[in-house]
Amino acid sequence: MTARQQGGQSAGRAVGAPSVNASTAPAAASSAPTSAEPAPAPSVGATIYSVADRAGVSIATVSRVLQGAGTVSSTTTQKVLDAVDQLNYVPLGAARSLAVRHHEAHGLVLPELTGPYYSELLMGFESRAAELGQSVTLMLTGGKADLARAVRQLATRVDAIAVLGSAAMPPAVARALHGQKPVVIIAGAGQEGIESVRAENAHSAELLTEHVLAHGRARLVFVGDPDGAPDIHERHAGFVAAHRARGLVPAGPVRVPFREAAGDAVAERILSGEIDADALVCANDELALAIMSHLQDAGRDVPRDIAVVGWDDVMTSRYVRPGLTTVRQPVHELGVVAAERLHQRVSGAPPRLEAQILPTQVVIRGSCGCAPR
Amino acid sequence: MTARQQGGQSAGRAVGAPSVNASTAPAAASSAPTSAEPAPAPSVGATIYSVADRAGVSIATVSRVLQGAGTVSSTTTQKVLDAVDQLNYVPLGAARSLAVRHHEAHGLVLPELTGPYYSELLMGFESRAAELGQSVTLMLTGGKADLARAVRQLATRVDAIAVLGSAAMPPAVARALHGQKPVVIIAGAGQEGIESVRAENAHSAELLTEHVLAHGRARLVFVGDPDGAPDIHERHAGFVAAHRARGLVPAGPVRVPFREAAGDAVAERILSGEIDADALVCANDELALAIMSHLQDAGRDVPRDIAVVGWDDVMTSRYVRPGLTTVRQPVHELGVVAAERLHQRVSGAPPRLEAQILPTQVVIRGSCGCAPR
DNA sequence: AAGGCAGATGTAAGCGCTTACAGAGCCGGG
DNA sequence: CCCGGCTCTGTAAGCGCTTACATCTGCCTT
Repeated sequence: MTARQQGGQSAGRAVGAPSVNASTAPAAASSAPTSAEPAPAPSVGATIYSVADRAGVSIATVSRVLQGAGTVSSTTTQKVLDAVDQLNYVPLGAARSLAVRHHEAHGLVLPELTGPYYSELLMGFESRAAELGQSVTLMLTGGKADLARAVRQLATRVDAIAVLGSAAMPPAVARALHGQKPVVIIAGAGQEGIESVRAENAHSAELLTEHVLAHGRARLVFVGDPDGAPDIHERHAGFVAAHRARGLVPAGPVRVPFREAAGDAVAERILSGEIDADALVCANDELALAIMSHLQDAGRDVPRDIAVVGWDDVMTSRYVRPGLTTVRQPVHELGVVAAERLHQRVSGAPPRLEAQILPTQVVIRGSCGCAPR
Repeated sequence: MTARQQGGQSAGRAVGAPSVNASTAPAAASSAPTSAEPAPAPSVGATIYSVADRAGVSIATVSRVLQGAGTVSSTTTQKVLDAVDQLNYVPLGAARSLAVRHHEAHGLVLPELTGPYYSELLMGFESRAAELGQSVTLMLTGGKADLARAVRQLATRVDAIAVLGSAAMPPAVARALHGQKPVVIIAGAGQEGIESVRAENAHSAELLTEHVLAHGRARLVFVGDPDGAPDIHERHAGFVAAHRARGLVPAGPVRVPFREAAGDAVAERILSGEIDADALVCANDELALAIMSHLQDAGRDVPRDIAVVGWDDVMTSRYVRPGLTTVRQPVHELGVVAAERLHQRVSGAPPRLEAQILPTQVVIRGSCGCAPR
């Protein structure tokens, strides 16, 4: 036994040292009064050394058994496995990470988690990451004071990072990270050299706008801030393009954040006549729903008096009357692709030069003026 | 320089070794053709050794500067800081974890992430965990084949684990984990000795049911499976209690899972007359909304023909007409408390013996029969 | 009968950090 | 002038794993 092993076994251990040479008597090393059940010994802090000891083999063999690598005889394998669950051994991930020089974890940075968009993205990301054997460490930027610090801290524990919306990540941090760890930006402006994946926006927005125009509406208004996020910017561009294609000049956008509260305010401005429109093309469903609901409460008829369309196809959009016409994004897929790319990058693949763009789909319901199905 | 350092510095390094004794010339050690910008050297894999080298100090000093521990003169501190960002050094979390013997991470296991419930819980959890300096590693059980394996794998990389709904975690795994790492169960049956935190159910359910009864409804039906989850079980118990208090005997529950699809089926059974009810007390809002919407489409008037109430107060419940009467849970708080407890447990606090129960609140809107405000 | 080889296991050298402990200067008081 | 006690920095011993390499059996070839 080397000095190293001794250190690992006895010296410096504060917790009740697991039976060093007990044969197989379970629940014998327990010092905490946990009742006398025939459960495995609660040997908190069992290490590969204690397992090896108990099984009467070297730590290398234990490792081989646990990793399924190398050749180990079946009798030895069994001895090790027995020792493992007698001691209720849980390996220390950090030690493995250090040795293999991989965290085997991906980081995901999201602004927050309200609404189905982020959740679905996260689900897609997690599921693919899990398939690839990577755990996912989540960070929400909302309400975080020192974002840069938080991201740097995250970088410390993962192999690669996906960030939703470039706005969430200060450019400086992004640059620092980039080059150190693979980074992919989801639905954000691809910064110089940073890989990105997003959903198609401009074309669907054009289609959607065209559809509304085809209903004979003439005073469309775009609700949302094109400069707030690249996604919105593109949607607005599509909105404009659809007008141009008909030789029309669209009114300027009503710049508001896309949260519920903003919707109420916009509705008031419509009711007061400040905003004159017979159709609203909203930056997302949340906004569209809030406006529509508020307008209806005030006695306006949607779509007769005013049409309203959104973006995202959240659950609520199916339930309201009339159903909200909107655009469905492959959100889950976005998460999957991000996780996939991260993994490839970690495995040595070079960054993709052009952004990866996933298709979207216009979903027609009643709020645009179409007859309810 | 010790043999160890040599190993760390040159031997065994596959990546282009960062300038070992370059003075301050940035971008000089670059071997990859990354264009000639005056950016920090893209020294992927800088370690505490390279930083120490560059700064002309020992690794201990670098560590001290970075951890803010011990006393370091300001000139030295500055040298180290300079080296850090010249090399764009990102510490390796695993190495720190190994040395300090803490992962500084909490695990959270959720079944999935649909609907606002889980998201909000997660947000609460993440925010508190972040405040406490812990990262959060998320695992979704949905669709995972070998759950036990996945959980064990998670246990490998975190200090403590919170699990939502005991059903998500096989009892055997729970028991194995428990005793190794602190575990808290959120909104689930507290298994023997495992700490748990949840929202109040029975009493609010009784209040809610009583409210519906007070509207003069007589044929209430509980929709949802009381045996599906402890939460639902308690809500059903409250439902029964309210009846008993009036000397009534409630009809048996309509046992269905609480997803959207089940709602449509239930609605059909109501329309066909198979289920006879003048009020529905649903296990959650999702179910209630699906049923209400389906019934309305078929021409039924809610609440006149039939009242519907739910549970959770999801966003949609505010937007539908009539607004859904429901019960609001302190979901965010649940997450916060779980993170908090985990951290205390990691810091040595003993497990709480009794479950921690957070209060809920009945939210009256129109679907129960009350006049819309 | 000797050599060779494959299978099973052990040995030991790291992985990149933290931190107890040990110096090295330097100052002021005796 | 010496010494105790600062302040600042370096030395080195781990933390618990993985894995290249060495070793040791047998058994098969020739």
